[in-house]
Order: sequence, then structure tokens, then C-alpha cells
Amino acid sequence: MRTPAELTTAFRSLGLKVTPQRQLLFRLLHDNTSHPTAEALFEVASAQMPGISLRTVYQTLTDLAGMGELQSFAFGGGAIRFDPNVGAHHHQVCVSCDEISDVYVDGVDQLNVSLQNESDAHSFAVASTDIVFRGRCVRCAHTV
Amino acid sequence: MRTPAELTTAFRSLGLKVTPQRQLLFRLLHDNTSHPTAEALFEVASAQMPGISLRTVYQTLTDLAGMGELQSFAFGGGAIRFDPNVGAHHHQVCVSCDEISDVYVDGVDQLNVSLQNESDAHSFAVASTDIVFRGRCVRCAHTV
DNA sequence: TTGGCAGTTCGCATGAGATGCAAATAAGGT
DNA sequence: ACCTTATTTGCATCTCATGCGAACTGCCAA
Repeated sequence: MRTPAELTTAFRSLGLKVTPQRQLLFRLLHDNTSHPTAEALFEVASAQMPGISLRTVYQTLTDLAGMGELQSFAFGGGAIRFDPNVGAHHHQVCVSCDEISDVYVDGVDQLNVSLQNESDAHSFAVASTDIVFRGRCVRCAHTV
Repeated sequence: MRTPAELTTAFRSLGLKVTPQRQLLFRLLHDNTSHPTAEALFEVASAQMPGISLRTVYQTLTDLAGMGELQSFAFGGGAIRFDPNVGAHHHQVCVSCDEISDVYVDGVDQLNVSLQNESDAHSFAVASTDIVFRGRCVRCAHTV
């Protein structure tokens, strides 16, 4: 995701308005590596701007995702997670505490994919590949 | 997932009862490669057994998943998908029609994972790896 | 600086997916 | 056949997310 200043320009040039609510969310999301849910972001935003609406948080997240500034993922945990890191990366999810970390993976292009019906193997046009590693993070590995 | 006959034995030996509803679901799930949602399965089951409850479908799916006879996945599309294929495999999802296919992937163990903070790289104990390829299936590639 | 159009915010209603609960029912060992 | 215990079912409830409209405000234009 771009910086709050860059997003301000980008929003204006699209005819979108830059409100205090949006500026706050720009700041809260920039360099945020916690993969927050909409509700989690709403909690943090509310602390700094009492009265901000959950509806507005959803609205802005949707806008940012639509502009390609955010990625969203449905891990098993119910709510959708948002990620301002839109570069090529994958995820590591702790099955114990649900912590999500970005990971960088080499060798994705070397994966050899096959179907049971081999003839169909090359008929699927892959646009993107998402890899999720599930396991236990350092903290949770200790406290089993 | 094991065969309906094997599941019948397995359920009884766990003190669980084998009802007509469960037998129907065993049959509908066995060798099912459509990755159905609970609702989808309920529709099919209702056709053969009018009056069966959606609640019962959820219940049985949860039981089977708990026994390791089913895997469940949250793809982006809202509802959870169930998969009677519990072997090592991954998935291919059509972004256009939401069709999901099982795929077999070679080279997963050769993936080289790194974090931004390299020192943490080996501290995560990976228990499983899920790979999702997103793109267009044969049918949808034609009809863009 | 001010006016006003168009995009926003916010709260409430609504919808989808999933689970809790309790009464009625049925499986299956004895 | 009987009786204990698991199951089914329908309804209520919960979470996550989005639709909608009235009130509001950013920001361009005059």
C-alpha cells in the first residue's frame, strides 16, 4: 500500500474525497503487518476517533482493495484479513494463536502441477498462486 | 473418506449411531469431487430424502471432519467447502465460475521460505502447506 | 470567500453462513 | 421388546458483511 500522502493524491485524482476518517485508516494501515480484520481495525480507529463507524471502515477497506492497495484473504478464522503488502508473498498462520506472518517463497515457479486426468493438466490458466503454511509460531511452540 | 460401509463400522465403534440421514450423506460424499458447501449438499440430500434438516447436514459434516474423514476449506466465496479427499493434494479455483479441482503438486518440499527478519525463518514449525492456484478453467477461458 | 454538487459517513435493517439449545424421536445393545 | 443414549429437527441466536437513505462535508468553481 502506498503512503498516506500518495493515497491522498490518488483518491483525489479518482474523484474520491479525502476525509479525516480515511486519513486515519491510511495511517493505521500503512506498514501494518498484523493482517487485521475490519473489526480489529475499527477498534484501533475508535480509540483515536471516537464515533467513527464500522460501516465506514468496511467502506474504506473495500475501496482500497478495489484500487489494489490492499489484498484480502479468507483464512479459516471467520473474518476476512486485510494486508497492505501487495507484493508477491505468501503466509504463515499459527494454528494456535491465529497470528499471520508474511513469508517470501522461492521455487513457486518450479512447482509441478498435475491432475488425476493428465490431459486437463495444462488447460487451467493460473493467474496467481497462494500458499499458506500452517503450524505453530515460536511462542506457541513453547507453551504447548 | 472411507466407503459408506467402512464408515458405518467406524461410527458404531465410536458409539455413534448410523441413521438413514447419515447413510445418505456418506453416499453423497463418497468419491464426491465437487467440493460442496453444506447448503449444496443439503439441496442434493433433500431431493432424495425430503424433510432432512440442514442442521443435520452441518452436524454430520462436522462429525466427519472431526474424525478426519473430510477436509474443510475457506476459499473466498463465503461458505466453507468440504472435500472427502484427505490425501496430500492442493486446489485449483476458477475465479469466474468458482469451480474447484484437486491438483497434485510436486516440489512442495523444495520451496524455500524466508521472512523479512531472517533470524525468525526457522522458528515456525510448519505442520501443513496449502496451495491454491487461482485462474480460469477451460470453459471460462473461452467465454471471457 | 462562499455556494453548491457529489461523494461520504453513519446507523439501522437485512442477508448469508453457521452454531446453540431443547423437545421429540430413533438406533441398537441387552 | 425395552430402555438408555445418541440424533434429528426447528427455532433462536451469533458473527461477519452489505444495502439503503438521511444528514453531512470535502473540495471545486465562481
